[in-house]
Amino acid sequence: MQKKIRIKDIARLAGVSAGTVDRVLHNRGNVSPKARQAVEAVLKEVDYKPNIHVSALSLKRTYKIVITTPNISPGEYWESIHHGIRHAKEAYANLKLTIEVLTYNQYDIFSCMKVFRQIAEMEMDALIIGPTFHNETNALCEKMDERNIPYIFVDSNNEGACPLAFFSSDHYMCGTLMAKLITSLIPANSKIGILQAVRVGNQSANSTILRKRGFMDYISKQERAYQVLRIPFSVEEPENNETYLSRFFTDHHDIPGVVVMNSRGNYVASYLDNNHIHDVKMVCLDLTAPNVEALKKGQIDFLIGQEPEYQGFRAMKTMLEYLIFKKPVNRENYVQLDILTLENIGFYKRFNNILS
Amino acid sequence: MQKKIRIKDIARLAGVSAGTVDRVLHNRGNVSPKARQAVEAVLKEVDYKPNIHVSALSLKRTYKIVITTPNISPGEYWESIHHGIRHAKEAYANLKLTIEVLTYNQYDIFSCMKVFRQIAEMEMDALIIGPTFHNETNALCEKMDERNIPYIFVDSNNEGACPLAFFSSDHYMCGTLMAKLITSLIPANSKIGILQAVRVGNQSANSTILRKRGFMDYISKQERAYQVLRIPFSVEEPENNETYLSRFFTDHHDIPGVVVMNSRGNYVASYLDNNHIHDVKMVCLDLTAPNVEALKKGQIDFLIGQEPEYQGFRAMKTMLEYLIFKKPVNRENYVQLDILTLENIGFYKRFNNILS
DNA sequence: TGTATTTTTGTGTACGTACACAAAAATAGG
DNA sequence: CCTATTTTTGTGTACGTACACAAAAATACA
Repeated sequence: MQKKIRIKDIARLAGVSAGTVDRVLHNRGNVSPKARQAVEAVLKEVDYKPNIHVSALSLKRTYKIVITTPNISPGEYWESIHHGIRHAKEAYANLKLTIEVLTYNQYDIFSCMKVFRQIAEMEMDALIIGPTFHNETNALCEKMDERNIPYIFVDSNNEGACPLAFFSSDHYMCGTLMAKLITSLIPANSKIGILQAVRVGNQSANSTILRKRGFMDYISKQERAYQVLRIPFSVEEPENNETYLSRFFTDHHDIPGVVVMNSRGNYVASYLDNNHIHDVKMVCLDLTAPNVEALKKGQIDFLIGQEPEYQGFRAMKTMLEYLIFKKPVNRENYVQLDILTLENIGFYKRFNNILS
Repeated sequence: MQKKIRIKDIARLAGVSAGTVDRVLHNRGNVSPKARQAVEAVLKEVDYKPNIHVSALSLKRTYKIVITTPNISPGEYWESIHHGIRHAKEAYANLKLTIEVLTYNQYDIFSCMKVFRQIAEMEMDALIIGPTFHNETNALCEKMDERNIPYIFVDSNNEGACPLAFFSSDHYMCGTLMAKLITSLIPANSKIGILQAVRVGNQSANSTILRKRGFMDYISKQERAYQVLRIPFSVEEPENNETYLSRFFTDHHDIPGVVVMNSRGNYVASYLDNNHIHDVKMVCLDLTAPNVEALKKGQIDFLIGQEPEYQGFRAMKTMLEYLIFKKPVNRENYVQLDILTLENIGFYKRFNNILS
């Protein structure tokens, strides 16, 4: 096992000084063709990997990164993403790094437009976006493209934009997986209730629609015929949901399984529990605090996790390494779809472990 | 947000030099009570976190760590653990670190004894053990205790030893989870085939036995009565297995589900496939290459993953941070039990991502 | 050819920590 | 009180990288 190669070693091998190697590595110019060639020849031979922690240590300039996502509520999905972002920042503690967070109301397109307009004018080195409204996001991205500011998506990709990368679960496959799980829990040829929030003013393809498509495609490919029934639900006007659910479960008192395609599964679980409706199998989404509680109580049977902390962590880490070390970036990054049950939920605290 | 506090800052606040702070931090002695008190007072006030990458950079001494596990085969469980260990080493690239790997035949107690005797005499700073034979492992650990050499277990804890820590899945809960999954796939009150390798010469509790117990406890708590049938199988004498399996599935041609409690699930899957026996649901263990292949082909329905890379990674990382930075250690560390299906297996390449 | 200007190159310092070594202070022994 | 010894303290250097600045070489122009 050979020793790690340093800038000084490259300099010696190329017959130049460390300063020249540094100039070649960072494309700072002011290098004679001869010297550049000599250094590049050595670089081709050896596997030089800069020590990124030392780099960060000696880095003089400061970076500013802006984060914009839907508003954050404690214990919910978007908080986990921000958690991951903060952890990545801590992993590069040496860096002089400023982070500015601007959130918007994901159910109010005007709130989003206002925040995005503000961001479009801000000074920054990079942007991380949790997209919700398709067109508004693309409008912001266009402005960033003009200004040559790199951006990365978390949670979903936004078709039409040119991000440096995105970190997201495969929403279509998520729907397929939910279909597989619910059909393994309920009798053949039975009814399935499906809850899928539709966002007002956002007609375009979003994660929920992709999930639904994955779900329906799986169901239709099965030999057994299931009857999929939509459960009315509104995130914007929660006061109506009690009525919606009550009406649905009265009409379909024999329904054996329910799938919730957004993170509000706990809402249905509580309704069923409060009304002493048991024996309804549930497959839900996201490890929000109330969902995890419902899983632990046995109200939810399978919960799908989308690694939000990890998404945030990787997005930030990727952005930093791109900005500072010009590290090449993978554009498409799909995270795990974790299947959680009462039995294995207790061991899922990965993020607390990784970076503590 | 306040700036990061450095040794120099502590020195200034305590009215001493950086050298004295260093001596207090590392317990190097030669500090007057007055100076020690002053420094400790400041340390109590501020939240000093040493920059571990810089520490490693300026560390003079070299460390030697010995690893012992069962032999490594490509694409199998123990290779993944070693993979994780190597990645942790790379994360501390600054460190002058020597690793020596000594493996033994996990089906041959004499091989284990021989290797462990050798290890007992070796010079080292720390030891990482993948235990198989209970008593032999404890004998080695006693010697390590005498010599004051810290050791960490991966894969399982070994009752009776005093490790610095262990990284393992909860084998009992793993069995419970497998029971939950197989019963969700097969009709009520049916037969279940269970394959569980018993290791010759190792009568004591090991992971497989714990899994079996978790499995049986879950089954017996169910309202539905399942008939659990043991499938004969021998890892040591694989030439007999064809006969064993053939006899079993002839006797029980109507069996709807099989659970494999070791990592050889693919063996049964292949047997069933070769003999055109379909409609047998399978729940198996470990993301070995052949198991993953069988899952992707649809021969296995659920595969349980035990995060072997992560176990190895964390064991090594924990040991290094303990040795060098005296970082306090959590003794009990249970990893995730990942549930894999055809649908979500494609996204499980976490380790490649984390540290690339 | 000589001087001014530009380009190229090498050297030195900072970052935060560990540790060696020298300097200073405290203590012991006569 | 003086010297020898021990204890305590401060200073300087190394680690690998980024970058500022000075030195050297090359080029331009009269």
